[in-house]
Amino acid sequence: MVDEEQVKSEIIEVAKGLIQQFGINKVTMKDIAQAAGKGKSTLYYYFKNKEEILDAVIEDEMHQFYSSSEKAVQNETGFENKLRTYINTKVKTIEIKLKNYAFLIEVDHHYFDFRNYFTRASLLFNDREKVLIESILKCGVQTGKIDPDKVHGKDGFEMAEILLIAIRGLEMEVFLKKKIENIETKTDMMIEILLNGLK
Amino acid sequence: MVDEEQVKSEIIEVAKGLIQQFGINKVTMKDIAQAAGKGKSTLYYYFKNKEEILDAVIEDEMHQFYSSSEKAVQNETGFENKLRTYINTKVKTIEIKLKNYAFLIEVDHHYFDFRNYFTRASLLFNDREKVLIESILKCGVQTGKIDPDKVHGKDGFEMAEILLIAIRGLEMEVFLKKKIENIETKTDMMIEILLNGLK
DNA sequence: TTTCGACCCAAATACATTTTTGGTCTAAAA
DNA sequence: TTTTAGACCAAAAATGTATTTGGGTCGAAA
Repeated sequence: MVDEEQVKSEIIEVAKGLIQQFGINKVTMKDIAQAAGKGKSTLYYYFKNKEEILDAVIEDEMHQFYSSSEKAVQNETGFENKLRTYINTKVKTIEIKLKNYAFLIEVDHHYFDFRNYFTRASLLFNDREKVLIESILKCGVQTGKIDPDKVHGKDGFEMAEILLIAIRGLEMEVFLKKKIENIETKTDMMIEILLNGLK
Repeated sequence: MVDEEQVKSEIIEVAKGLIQQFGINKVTMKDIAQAAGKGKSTLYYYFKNKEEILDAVIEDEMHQFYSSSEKAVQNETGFENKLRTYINTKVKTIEIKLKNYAFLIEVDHHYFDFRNYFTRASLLFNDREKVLIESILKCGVQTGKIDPDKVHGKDGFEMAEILLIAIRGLEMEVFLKKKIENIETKTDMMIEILLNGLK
């Protein structure tokens, strides 16, 4: 009796490594099986099909991506610090991931396209990210740094959504330019506006 | 003797129409020539090659796109109005353009991809858009609505760039979701933050 | 319960052939 | 001189066919 989850995540890791090396549409089920030291059909015991493996890899990557900023924010105290850490961690994580998949993005235009990524990001993780931003805002309200009335706008709308949209713009900037000039000055300026704007 | 610029823009318009109808990689030089009521080689009298025509079409579209918000802003008075008009016009123009090219975007994934568009947009039109935002900010400074010191950040950095980044996020949101819910409430909230944040 | 090799078939690839299309050139019309 | 069209060419794209690859199933065995 083996730990199913253990084996599954092992396969996912192996697949991830291959994808980073060779690009997502070069990797075959045979490749994954061999690299995992298993028979091809064994993979089908753990996963329904190839898509499920690939999805799991992407999901896993994105999970890591988001949880890294979540953790960083939790370890920080104070509204301003949390906000600054949130944005900075995010930018840095994107830069790292871009390096890991640099090959992919250059060569393999088709699969890993931009739209795909951002569509997926906004569909799957918007809510999760909104929760994080809300927790930061909450901290700001508790410490009296920001006005509670401004967190929940009219029509019961969430300020977190607006911040998320603005931050997606920053994300995109990093994505496109790879190395954003004076990123820290820019985040500082953004944070200053937010601090005053939400006061 | 005919007006060269006139003929050129005629050809561009014809090409644009065909592209909107059939998608950019179905349109041939013969198609364009026929639709323009001219011989194929005539096109080469006005343009160096096909790429130049296609580029001209895209340039033209983007020019329209940006000038529509520029005009709208110029016709408005007062910082707050200008800012609101700028964002709203932009969102509306994107929605319209998306409709025109809906077919393209659905079917012709390859060419009109997201990354392409945004890369091009940021390379070619960032400066132009920055100028527009700067003019809005200037108006805000003159009417005492915002603090001059905040327009030019430390290191001689421009606040306009930060706003542009945030607005690109909004653009992307419209792009991806097509119909953004409560867009006006959202822009209002964004503007409110900016008004207070830059005061 | 878990693994594997053999097997199947749809999809991708490779290759040769034909057609289309971008681009040139020359001559004639305006 | 400016502008246009038709014939022409080479390169690219489309087409058709043969071949291989790769996703997915199955039964047997560990």
